[in-house]
Amino acid sequence: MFLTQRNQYALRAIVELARRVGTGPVKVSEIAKAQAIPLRFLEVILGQLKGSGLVDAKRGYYGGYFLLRQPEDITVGSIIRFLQGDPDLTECQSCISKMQCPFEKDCAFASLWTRVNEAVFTIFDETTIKDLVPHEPAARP
Amino acid sequence: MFLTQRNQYALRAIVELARRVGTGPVKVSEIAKAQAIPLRFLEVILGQLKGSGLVDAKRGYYGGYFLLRQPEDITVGSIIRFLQGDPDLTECQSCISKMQCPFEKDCAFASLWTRVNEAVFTIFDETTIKDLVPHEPAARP
DNA sequence: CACTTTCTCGACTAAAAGAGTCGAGAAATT
DNA sequence: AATTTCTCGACTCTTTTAGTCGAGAAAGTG
Repeated sequence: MFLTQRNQYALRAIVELARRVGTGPVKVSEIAKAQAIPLRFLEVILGQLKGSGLVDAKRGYYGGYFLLRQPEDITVGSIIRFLQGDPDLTECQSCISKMQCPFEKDCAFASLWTRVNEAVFTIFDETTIKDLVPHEPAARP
Repeated sequence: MFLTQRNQYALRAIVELARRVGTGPVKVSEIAKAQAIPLRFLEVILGQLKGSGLVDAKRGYYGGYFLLRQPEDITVGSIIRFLQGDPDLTECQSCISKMQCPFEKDCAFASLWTRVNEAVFTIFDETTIKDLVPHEPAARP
């Protein structure tokens, strides 16, 4: 509905890293398995995510990916904003329309799209990765 | 960001019809011109919209499209819901993921997507077509 | 009636976005 | 030296979206 499959994978990968904070670098293959993401595709996605400054990686035998911040300090909003890249300023931001909007300032929809966008990002910005990490049911004794 | 070009065209077409309520059927070509929408594409879109029960058309010399309800009785939400069609129940509704979600009930994202969706449709359902019709600046005497 | 206008219907093409794959190379570790 | 695992760019396949087109059917005109 709102995010591409790819961006959902990115989010899930970060959640998986959050689940394993404290256990050292996590291999791409482990994340892929845990989150049911195609391995080679996930490599690409994690490579991109390094550019966000939220995660980093180490190579070699004990290599893998890890978070650079605490899960509670990473908001969903910041991730999505990074993944979506800078908005292209040559196109109308309130419409989705590429090309110059034929209505400029008088576009009746501008306020609507703006409000929707704000509503969505309010939620995204309030939600941290920690909120998305499943609470393990404490193992029975 | 949220709607395809096509669905924005649909919305704009309906707004255009609302602007002209009371002046009889409006030709596709007029709508296309007023809203800068490719004519043949708009024909397709309006044809689809007839299925919603919100608009109808009449052929021939004085033909054209017209609204079946008052602009204030048509919400943006109802239009978008119609345009998006019935959700495919074979795929996970809270994720966007096609195919069955590998996490079923325990999907940490379900609540997030649901809340975002509700936030968006709350706005869409509160907004009527009347709200989107530009207020003409009263012509100077 | 013939003629014009305008919607109607389905098929069709083209372009863009999205999803996913692959091979070869470079750092860590043993 | 051998193995492991990330890294990088290019590449393919599929799906979605955008937009076009021709022929036909209803409605009005004269």
